[in-house]
Amino acid sequence: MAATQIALDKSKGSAREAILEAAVRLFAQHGFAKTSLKAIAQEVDIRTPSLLYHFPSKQALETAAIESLNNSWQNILPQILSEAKNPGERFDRTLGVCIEFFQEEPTRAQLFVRALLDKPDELKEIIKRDLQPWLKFIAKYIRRGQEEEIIHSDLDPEAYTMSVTILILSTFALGQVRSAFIDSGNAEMLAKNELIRFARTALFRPNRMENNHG
Amino acid sequence: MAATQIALDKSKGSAREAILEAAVRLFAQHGFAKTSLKAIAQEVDIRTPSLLYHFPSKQALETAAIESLNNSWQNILPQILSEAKNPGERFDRTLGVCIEFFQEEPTRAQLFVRALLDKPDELKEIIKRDLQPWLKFIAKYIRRGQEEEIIHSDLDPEAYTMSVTILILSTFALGQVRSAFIDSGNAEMLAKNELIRFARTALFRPNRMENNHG
DNA sequence: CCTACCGATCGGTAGG
DNA sequence: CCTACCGATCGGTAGG
Repeated sequence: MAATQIALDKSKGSAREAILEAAVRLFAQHGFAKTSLKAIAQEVDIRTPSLLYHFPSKQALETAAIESLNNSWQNILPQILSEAKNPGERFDRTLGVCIEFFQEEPTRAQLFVRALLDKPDELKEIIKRDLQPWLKFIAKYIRRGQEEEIIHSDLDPEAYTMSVTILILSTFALGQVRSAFIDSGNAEMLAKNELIRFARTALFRPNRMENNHG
Repeated sequence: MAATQIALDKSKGSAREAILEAAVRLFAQHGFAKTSLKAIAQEVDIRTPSLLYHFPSKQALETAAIESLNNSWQNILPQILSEAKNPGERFDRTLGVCIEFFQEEPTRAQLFVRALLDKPDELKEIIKRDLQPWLKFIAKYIRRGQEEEIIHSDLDPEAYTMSVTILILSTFALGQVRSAFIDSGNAEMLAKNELIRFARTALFRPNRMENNHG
C-alpha cells in the first residue's frame, strides 16, 4: 500500500520526500505531539493545507516517518549477515553497521526510541514483521556458537539480542546527555568503544590464550 | 526552594502529592506534550485552575515530576554503596537495587527516558548535580578492581557505568515492546536476567577456576 | 477550590 | 499549491 502510494507520487516525489525528511527530523528532535504540521510545512516552505495534500493526516505522516526509518535498515541488514565468513567477523560487521547507522544520524535512534515509547503497539507490529526474521537469524547463529563453545552457554539468545539492540538505540538517542556522564572531550568515541566491548565480552567466552597472559 | 515550598504546603500536602503522582504517571505514559493539565486535574477530581493553584504552570509541574523521581533514588543509592563488604556483593546489591527500583514501577524509567529526550539540558544539570557523585564513587571502585585484576583492564569506568545506566533505564522503559523480541511468557524475567549477566560479564574478568571446567 | 472566560494554537476542510 | 476559515483544545487569568 505504502509502496503503491510512493510509486503514484513519483512525479511529485521530491516534495513528498522533503516533507518526510523534515518530519523525521522534527519528530525525532521534539517528539510527535510537540511537532505541529505548520512547523513541518514551514521547513519546506509551504502552508499546512499543502502538506495535507501529500499526507492525508498528521497520523499518516507519523506512520510514514516511522516506516521510512524502518525501510532504511531493511536494505542494509540482509547483505551484512550473509557476507561474513566466521562468527567473529559476522559479529564485528553486523554490530559495526548498526552502530554506524545510528551514529551518522542520531535522529534515527531518537525517532525509534520515541516511537517505542509513544506507539508501542504500532512498533511491536513493525518489529515482528520486519525485524523479527533477522533477530531469529542472529539467534540461530548464537545457538550454534554456544554448541561450538565459543559463546557463553548461560545466555538467552533472544534476550541478548534485545539488550544489544536497546543499548545501541539508547546510546545514540541519548547522546545529548553523554557529557553529564563522561567529562572527556571524546565522550562519543568512549561510549561507542565501550558499547562494542560490552556487547563482545557479554557474548564470546574468553579466549584461553588471551586469558593466560592476563 | 522546592523543599521550602513542600514544607509550606504541608497542610495541603495530600492534594499536591496526588496531583504530582498523577502527573508523573501520565507524563510517563503519554509524554509531556500529550498530557494536558485538564487530564491530570481529572485524575484527582479537580478543575484545571485548581491544579494551577498548587503548581503555577505546566512547566513547573513537569520540573516537579522529574525532581520527585530524582529524589526517590537519592534516598536509596547512598546506603547501598557503603554497605557492601566486597566488590562482588557491592556490584550485586547496587545493580539489584537499581533494577528493583525501575522494575517495580516502570513509569519511573519511562519518565526518565522521556525527560532525557525532551529536556536534555535540564536533565544534564540534574545528573551532574545529583548522580555525578555516585558515578564517580562507582568509577573509583571499578579502578580499584582493575588494579586488583578482578575487573577487565580494557574498560573505561565512566563509559561502562553510563552504558549500564542506559541499559537498565531503557530495558524497563521499553518493557511494553519486549514481547516483539522475546516470545516466551516470562519475557520480563529473561530480560532482567540477561541484563544482570550482561553487566556482570562485561565488568568482571572471568574466574580462572570457573573457566577451566568450561 | 470553583465558574467564567481569554487569546493562541491545534489538525483539518472548503473551494479554487 | 494557495487563502480563508472551522471547531476543538490548549495553558492560563480574573475574580470570588
